[in-house]
Amino acid sequence: MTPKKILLVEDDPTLGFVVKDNLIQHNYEVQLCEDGELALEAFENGVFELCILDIMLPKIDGFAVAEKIRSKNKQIPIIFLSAKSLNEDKIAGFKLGADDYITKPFSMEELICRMEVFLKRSSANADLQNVWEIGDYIFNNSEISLKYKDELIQLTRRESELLQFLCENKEVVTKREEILMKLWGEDDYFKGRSLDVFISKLRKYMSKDPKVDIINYHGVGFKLEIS
Amino acid sequence: MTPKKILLVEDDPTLGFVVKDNLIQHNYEVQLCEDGELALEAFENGVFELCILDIMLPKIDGFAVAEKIRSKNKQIPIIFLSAKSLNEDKIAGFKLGADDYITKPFSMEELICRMEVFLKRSSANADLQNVWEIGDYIFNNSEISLKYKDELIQLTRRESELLQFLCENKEVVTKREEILMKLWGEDDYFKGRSLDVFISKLRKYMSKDPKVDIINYHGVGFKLEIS
DNA sequence: AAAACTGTTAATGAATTGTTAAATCCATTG
DNA sequence: CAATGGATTTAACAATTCATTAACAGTTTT
Repeated sequence: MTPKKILLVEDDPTLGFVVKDNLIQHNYEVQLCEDGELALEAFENGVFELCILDIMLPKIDGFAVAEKIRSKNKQIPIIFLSAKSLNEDKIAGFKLGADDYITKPFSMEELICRMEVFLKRSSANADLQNVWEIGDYIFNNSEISLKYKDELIQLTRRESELLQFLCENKEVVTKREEILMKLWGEDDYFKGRSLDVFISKLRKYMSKDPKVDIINYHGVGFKLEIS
Repeated sequence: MTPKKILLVEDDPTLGFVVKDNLIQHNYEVQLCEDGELALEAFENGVFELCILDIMLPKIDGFAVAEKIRSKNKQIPIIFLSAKSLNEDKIAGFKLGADDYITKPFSMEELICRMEVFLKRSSANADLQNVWEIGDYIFNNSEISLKYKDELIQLTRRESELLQFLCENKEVVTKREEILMKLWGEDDYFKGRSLDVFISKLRKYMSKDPKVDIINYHGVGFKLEIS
């Protein structure tokens, strides 16, 4: 996975360095700018996925930077950092389209959590969970296996892919078409029949726990239900 | 503009009342629940645009509620309230898909600002609504279901498609021809009769709430009316 | 009053799905 | 390079579901 590019604007060199370093540790790519002017220049000349702005900056303050950035890009998440915890500031920030606001001192953990919230939604970023609890079964998609109590069922590639997809959409009706396009790359009669065959197999594997059900919605798709 | 519905879950009656009242002042519609169980029930039986969850709740805690809500709805913004400012809590919350986190005590201004950030973006991409309130019924077009109080009616594909179309044109007369072309792809005598059959079925399903009516305009089309 | 349109129920039959087995594909090995 | 064996796809057939058609009654328009 390629690291996400972050624009960090912080005039305090010590804090700037600490945050930058920390983010790099967490596999982000960081461009640190010392003032608002440099920040805007950097924004023009790079592709970033998220901005972290200190409010108190020399030359152009954080709010003004945010306003400029927003005018160029309505989507990019902006997080403000500030020593002030004044309400007026917070409000002004949000009005300009800031997405979050963290008061100093803050922990890196907190910052990263907040960043992840936005990054998760901005890119349809499927962070890959690969072990699932399905009723009394444990499905491990990296080992391609399904466990029931002591019993181990070795799945095949397709079986595992399909079960993964159903788990990602647990308790939700997933359209046949969607499954087919995602796993088979095309939606025709035969791929559809193949899907039915695999559904049938998964049902058989998971028949030991009556709480688990793959329900068909006629003409629409399937739902993995755990009652 | 119709007020946005907020699900507020707070066990402290005083705080709950204050927040609810304040939000109503700001033209929100608020359903206040005292515990996690009631909250999940309410979520199943209503259409909300944003959730505010206290973390410390009797019966089911806020995180568990969030997890359930997320499994049903990947989009809806969730804001946590908490007296604790412990880091572990924050992290756990964000991981479950919370969108924001406010520590008590907080100002209503701040809460509302944060709410607006999320509501603004969600309304920006509200192209595909698929849960509708139809009088006392809840129609869920992705689950292909119609709920009336505790009762669940499983719809068929066509029934669901038609009801979706009527919902999109609620309170407006939709021409037969338009429905037929959109759903059947052609407008002939038999497709028309088919449409009438489905209208009849939908009327029967929704006969329990006298406020809901599908009205025929002779020679023209139908209107879904909620009085 | 006739013609056209709509409401409703039931029957019919086409489409979809469940399941098992056979055919095909494909990577690996002797 | 042929043989093997496992995995996936296709085939075949049974079972099910639901959209359509039919039939008839009621309503509105001309």
